Amino acid sequence: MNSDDSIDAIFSALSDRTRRQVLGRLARADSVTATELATGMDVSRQAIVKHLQALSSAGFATTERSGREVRYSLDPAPLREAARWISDEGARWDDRLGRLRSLLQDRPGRT
Amino acid sequence: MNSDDSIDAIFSALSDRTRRQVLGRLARADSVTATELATGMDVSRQAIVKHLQALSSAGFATTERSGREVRYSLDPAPLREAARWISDEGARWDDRLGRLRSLLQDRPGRT
DNA sequence: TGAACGTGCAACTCTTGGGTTGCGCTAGGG
DNA sequence: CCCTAGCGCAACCCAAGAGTTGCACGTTCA
Repeated sequence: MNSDDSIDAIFSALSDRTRRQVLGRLARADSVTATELATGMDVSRQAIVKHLQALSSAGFATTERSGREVRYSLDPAPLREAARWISDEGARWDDRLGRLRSLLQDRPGRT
Repeated sequence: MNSDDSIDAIFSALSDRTRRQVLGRLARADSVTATELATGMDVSRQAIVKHLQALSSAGFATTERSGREVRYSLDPAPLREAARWISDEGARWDDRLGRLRSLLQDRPGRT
C-alpha cells in the first residue's frame, strides 16, 4: 500500500460522520464490540461492522478476539499520518499557512 | 451549514487523490482555469470542473470571472479547520491513552 | 446437551461519486 | 463580423458506499 492509498483510506475514513462518531466511542471505551456500539447509535450492528472494517483498513482500529466476542480498540497512528500530510501540504502552500505547523506540532500523540 | 457538515465536506474533499492533485496545482499556480488544469491531467475538463465544485463547497477554492475565463484560486482556510479537528480529537484520544499508559506503568496518574 | 448470544457471510436496495460525451451559449480576437 | 476558445448544462454509465435483512456458525453456560 503506497502512501497515496493510505492517505485515501485515512481521509475517507474521517469523511463520514457515523465513522467519526464510532471513533469517538472507541476513544472513550478503550475496547468495545460492534454489538455494544450498535446499541446507542441509530444504525444496525452490520452497518457498524462495516464502518469498523473501514476504520481497520485505514489503521484506526485493531481487533482482538476474546471468546465469542471481537473487541475493537483505537489506534491513533493514522491521525498522526493525516496531521503530517496536512502539515507538509500546508507548508508547500506557502507562507500563508505558516501558522499551521505550530498548531500541529507535538499533538496528536507522541511517536 | 453546521460544523459536522463542514468537516464532512473538507475530509471528503481531501479523500480523493485527483482532488488532492488539483489542490497541489492550485497551490502552485495561484490562479488557474479548469481547462488549464485539464491539460496535463488524465481526466476531462468536466471532471476537473466537478472536482473544483467539490473543493469550492468545502471552501478550498474561490472563483473569479475574468472575461470568458473562470479562474480558480486556493483558499487554505479549510486545511486549518481540518488541522484543528485533528488536533482537538487527538488531544482527547491522548487523554485516554495517557491515562491508560500511566495505569499500565503503575505510576500515579496526573489529573 | 441445548438454548441463547455474538459474529460472519451473503444478497439486496438506494444513493452518491467519479467520469464521460454531446451540445449550446457567450465573449474576444483576427 | 465571424470564427473560435472557453464555459455551462444535461444526460448518461458504472462502481462504490451506506445501510438493511435473513440466516448459518461457533461459544458459553445453565
